[in-house]
Amino acid sequence: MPTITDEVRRAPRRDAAANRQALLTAAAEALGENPDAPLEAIASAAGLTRRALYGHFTGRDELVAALIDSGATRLNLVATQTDHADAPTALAMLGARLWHALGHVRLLAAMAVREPHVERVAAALAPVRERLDAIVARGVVEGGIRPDIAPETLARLIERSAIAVLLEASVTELSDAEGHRLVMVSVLGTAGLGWREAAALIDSTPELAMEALA
Amino acid sequence: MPTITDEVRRAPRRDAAANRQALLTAAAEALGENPDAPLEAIASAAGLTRRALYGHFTGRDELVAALIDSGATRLNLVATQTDHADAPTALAMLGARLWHALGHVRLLAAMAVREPHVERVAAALAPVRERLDAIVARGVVEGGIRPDIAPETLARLIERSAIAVLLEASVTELSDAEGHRLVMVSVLGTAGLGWREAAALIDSTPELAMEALA
DNA sequence: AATAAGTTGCACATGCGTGTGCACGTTTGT
DNA sequence: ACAAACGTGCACACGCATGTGCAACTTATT
Repeated sequence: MPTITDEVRRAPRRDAAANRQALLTAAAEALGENPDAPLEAIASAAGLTRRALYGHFTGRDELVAALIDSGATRLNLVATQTDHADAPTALAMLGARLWHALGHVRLLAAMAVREPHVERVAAALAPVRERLDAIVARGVVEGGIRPDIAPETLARLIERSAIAVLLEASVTELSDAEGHRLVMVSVLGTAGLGWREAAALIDSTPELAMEALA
Repeated sequence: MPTITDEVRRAPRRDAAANRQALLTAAAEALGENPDAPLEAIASAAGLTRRALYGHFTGRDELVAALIDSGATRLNLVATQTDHADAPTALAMLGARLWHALGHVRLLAAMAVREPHVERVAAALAPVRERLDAIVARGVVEGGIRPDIAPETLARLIERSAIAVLLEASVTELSDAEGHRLVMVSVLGTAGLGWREAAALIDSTPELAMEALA
């Protein structure tokens, strides 16, 4: 009993959804490495033809947009679910959880440099940025984070330092554990903590252990 | 009296060299913002036609190559002329002097992400990297730089943290003085110094003053 | 003033990715 | 088994940047 329209329609095929998903996955992978990857490459990586891709998306723009939005949604979720009374700890925690969403970060970072999408990525990632800004601002007031750099600028630098580690991980093969610690340590360094302080903080805070942030 | 060949040739026109230089300058500017800037844009920014560009360079590749090489030469010069007995100081000094070559860094950083040129940039910049690696390695042994990260990895992260500041400067308008200090402070943070240590080091080292590194 | 160097403006070929149309298979739901 | 949903393979048009060829023109050099 069709309810949507008065036209008699049949339920869509199950494999269509699966193929759409395959396209999204393949696209995330391909565009993460090369933001200009041709649709041909994406489609064939998903086991389909370029022509078939147009059955799921109206074109490149829609595909990319979907990818950006879903990736950003994921990261925003991670960010808004992350917090801690101590600002530096919150910062490290945020970095660590982002490490475990490496794939998404890579994609977003790649698209954030391509002219047609800069704006969209920035907009979609606003929540993460707000979280970060809030943590930094709080940390500066409370004294856990360096006050010698304008908070907004510092937030951007911390952001970039986290991304630096995540991208460096694509070159130097880093284990999960190594990456986990490296992001925290690096972010804290940019936030103004000396390396001993950072290490002490991490080692004395069980919430920052990898097991706690799977 | 022609000496080069037995063909009778005339000296090339003076303005040709000037135009070539104008092309290089315009290209550096344009490609620094957008590595894919069409030759048309570059040529017209230099007050010439795209067609005329081919009178100076065999094509895009040669132009880009010339640009990369000259930029890298400049940065390598800066790097090799920079040193200091104290490793952290040397690091800050290197960062600061790179700040004052912002234009070149921007160009190189932009090209370093474009597939056809990654390799060339990396090769051309080898001297800077060696310098940086050496400073970091020394600093780790002597104790001025954090030993909790593999030296090679740390060097790459410091590199990226410096570039982060330089790029951030393109967004947030930073004065010369602000940028100068921000790079140093940021680099030292990544190197493991706490923000108070970094500030103390900078303020107590006259060689790091902006006037000393014009 | 004569001449070569340099520039312009146009035309044209080439390559590459995108987007679309259409006929013909293949798979799935009912 | 039948029809709709989906995929394939091909063709074609379009846009955009690169690279060349060539005649006509301008500018510097001698």
